[in-house]
Amino acid sequence: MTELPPDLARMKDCSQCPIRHRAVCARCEPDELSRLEEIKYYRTFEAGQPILWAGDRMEFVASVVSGVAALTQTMEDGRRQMVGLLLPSDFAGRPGREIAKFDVTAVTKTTLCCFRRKPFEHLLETTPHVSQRLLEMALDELDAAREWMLLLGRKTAREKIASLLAIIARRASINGDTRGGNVEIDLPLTREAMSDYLGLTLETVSRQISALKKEGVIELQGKRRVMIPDMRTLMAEAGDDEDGGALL
Amino acid sequence: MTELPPDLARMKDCSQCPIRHRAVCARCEPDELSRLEEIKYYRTFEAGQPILWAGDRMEFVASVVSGVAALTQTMEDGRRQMVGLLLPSDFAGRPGREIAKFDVTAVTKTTLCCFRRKPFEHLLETTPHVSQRLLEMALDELDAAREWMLLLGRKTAREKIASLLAIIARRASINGDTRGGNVEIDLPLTREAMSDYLGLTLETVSRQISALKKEGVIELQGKRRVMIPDMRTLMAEAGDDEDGGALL
DNA sequence: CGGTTCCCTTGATCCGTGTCAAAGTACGGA
DNA sequence: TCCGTACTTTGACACGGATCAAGGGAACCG
Repeated sequence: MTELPPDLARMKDCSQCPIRHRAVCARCEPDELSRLEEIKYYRTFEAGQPILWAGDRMEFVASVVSGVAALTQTMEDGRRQMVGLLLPSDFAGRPGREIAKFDVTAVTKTTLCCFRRKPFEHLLETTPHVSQRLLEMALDELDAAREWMLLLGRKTAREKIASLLAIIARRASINGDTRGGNVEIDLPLTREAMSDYLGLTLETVSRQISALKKEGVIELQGKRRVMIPDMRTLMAEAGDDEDGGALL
Repeated sequence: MTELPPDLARMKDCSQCPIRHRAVCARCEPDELSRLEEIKYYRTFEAGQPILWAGDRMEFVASVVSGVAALTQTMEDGRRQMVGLLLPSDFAGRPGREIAKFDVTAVTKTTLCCFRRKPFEHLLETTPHVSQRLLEMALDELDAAREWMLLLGRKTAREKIASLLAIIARRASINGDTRGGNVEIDLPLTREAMSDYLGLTLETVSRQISALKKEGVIELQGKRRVMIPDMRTLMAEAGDDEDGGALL
């Protein structure tokens, strides 16, 4: 339950956390940080491992330290749609909610910095800047969800793939300087996870990636490593009118 | 700019507002209410009228008093996707954002209670419970957006229509007692707006509605009025595993 | 009253993506 | 090394929804 990954065990408080818990630490006073310390613990999940099922009681909210996790929804007959992609520094869990509404799964090996939910909610009520920060993050996610809705509702398979690659390239590059030259990215997702993200089948994902490769829009180095010779052509394929937005 | 619809002109403060501005008034002290009074004004838009274009400067955030408005995104070639449906008591606009990211349009004649953005943001920073309330609302919208993503990515045309009808029935009925018997709803949306919502063409929307009618799942009284003999069969058609969620 | 406009319905056909099937590839364990 | 498993690629075909096209009905207005 309270496993400490070796490289995290030495961290004394949130301010030393590699991602600084975007959500909660940015402007915390020392006494607030120490209150965070009391209610936090780390957990690590292997790739493919479920973190939480919809309907489960939520004991914690969490900040992703490393790895990739996904929020998904599944229909009775098995149709599945990813509705959230959690990358390092993203926040998971809804304060005030007892019962999980979505499945949460580790896509790659994932480490979470968890905060016990009840005391975290109390902190939220008594520390204005935390709820303000959380509001900002929720609104960012909402923007991302809305871009995603355009993708799901109106884009072609080819545009969906190009959009996803652009999104990952944008998030993966430390700074936002992905516009010009060539970029290399590691795909943290299997073809199946990509299909869940994009509302496609994995066969269609595979076919479209092959097509983009054949036409020189991307180059594959192994199944999971992608080189993008020219970011602009990829963006053009994505069909975004602006320069891509911040789709998560 | 500061038009006062006759039936609203007599309202002295937010606490008399028909919807009580879910976002901001629930727990306001008298002096906070008076600060809200100073920065608010009403605006009314005719059906079809644009409220704001993506890229416009946002002078206000607003609460929907009456009518229906929509957030939409449009691609260069004209493909359009609705990404938000604003019903009375919903909040529009993002505090902290200068430039609108989505188009906002009045679907029916709509009255907004607007708050000048800058002073509203100041209020937000100095009044913790307002940002807490806004956080709750943002998280509700995020949940709705995620249900919507499942709809867009994985549901069939028929399921999409049934889901939309269920959503509107749920929101339209004052209390949530829509589960059992027959329900009548006014469709505030044209076929085209429905198609924008659902990621379909208007022809497909029309065909599926006709099909549901022929099979007795719904009955039409005019184009815009729908009677649902049995809410449960409709929900079954919608393909939701639970009892429908709160999809906005 | 007829004409115009807007919205809706229905039909015929086409195409993109899903479905089903089979083979290829990488990786870890015995 | 060989096998088993998980993931990916590719092919053939089917089908749902898009597209193109025509026409109906109601509201509004001269």
